[in-house]
Amino acid sequence: MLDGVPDPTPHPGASIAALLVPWFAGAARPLPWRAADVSPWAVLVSEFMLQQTQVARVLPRWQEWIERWPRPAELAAAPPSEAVRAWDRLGYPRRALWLHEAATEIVERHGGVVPDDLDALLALKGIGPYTARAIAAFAYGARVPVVDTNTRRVLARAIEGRAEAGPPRVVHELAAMEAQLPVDAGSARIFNAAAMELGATVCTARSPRCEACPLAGSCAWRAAGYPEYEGPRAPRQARFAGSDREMRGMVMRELRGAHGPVARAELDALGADPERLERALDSLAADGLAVREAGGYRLP
DNA sequence: GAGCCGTGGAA
DNA sequence: TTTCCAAGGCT
Repeated sequence: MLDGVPDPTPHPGASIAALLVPWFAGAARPLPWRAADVSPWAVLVSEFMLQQTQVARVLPRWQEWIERWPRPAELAAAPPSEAVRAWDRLGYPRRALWLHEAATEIVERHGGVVPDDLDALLALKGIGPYTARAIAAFAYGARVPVVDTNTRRVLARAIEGRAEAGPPRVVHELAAMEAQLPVDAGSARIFNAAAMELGATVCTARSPRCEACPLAGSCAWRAAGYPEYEGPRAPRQARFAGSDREMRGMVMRELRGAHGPVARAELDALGADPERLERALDSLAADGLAVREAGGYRLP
């Protein structure tokens, strides 16, 4: 642009942190794990629960968990079965087992303190690239890019002008977020949270509320006239009704509700196809979520 | 690296 | 009703 000549057009690809950080101050939902006095452990628990699970469903379970197990050592001292029960119906119950295992590893290898180092976090069970970065950034204030499904969509739209992010390109997306990240660590932390918040509440997958978006004036997707997504799509998930996943869920509900072993006859009484039940029990046993014993099946 | 892993809300 | 999607990670 020429000196002194204001650019009247939108700015595709323009820096978005300067817009998102102030927006977040007024628009952020008051989520309890964002409070200033929340421990890194409490942040870690929230991140496990939030994997593929909506905020509204996590809120009550998170409150219970941190009151009951306020530090890693307390969860590690409890039997895994209690973690699985307290997980209730959050889904993907392996996460409860992994969280219990991570707590044990934190006690044994890190003196009961959640590590602040990316590699140490990645070495913990159930912690992958997203969660490790989220804990480093949100619990410890590290200046690292955090990229989740919301951030991927925001970057794809605002910067690349595409409707959807498409298949993950981890290296590219981390670099893109890094390029937008404010130099100051405190602002970087807010920006990471703000990008996720925008994707969750405004720049949503289905019906984006562009009229309420702080990036509307500089959004590349909007400037291009909202072109439809052309790239490859993820394969559709298998139908849930009648699936092994559904069967696993039914079995886990029975095991959580019982306080001793559940007899095989009670599981048969669920009325499922015997082969389907057998596959579910085998896979649950392989995952460590169900233990076979003489009286039937129980939680670990 | 593709397939798999729960549950519930919204369109 | 069906389908999509949700603060991913493991094998």
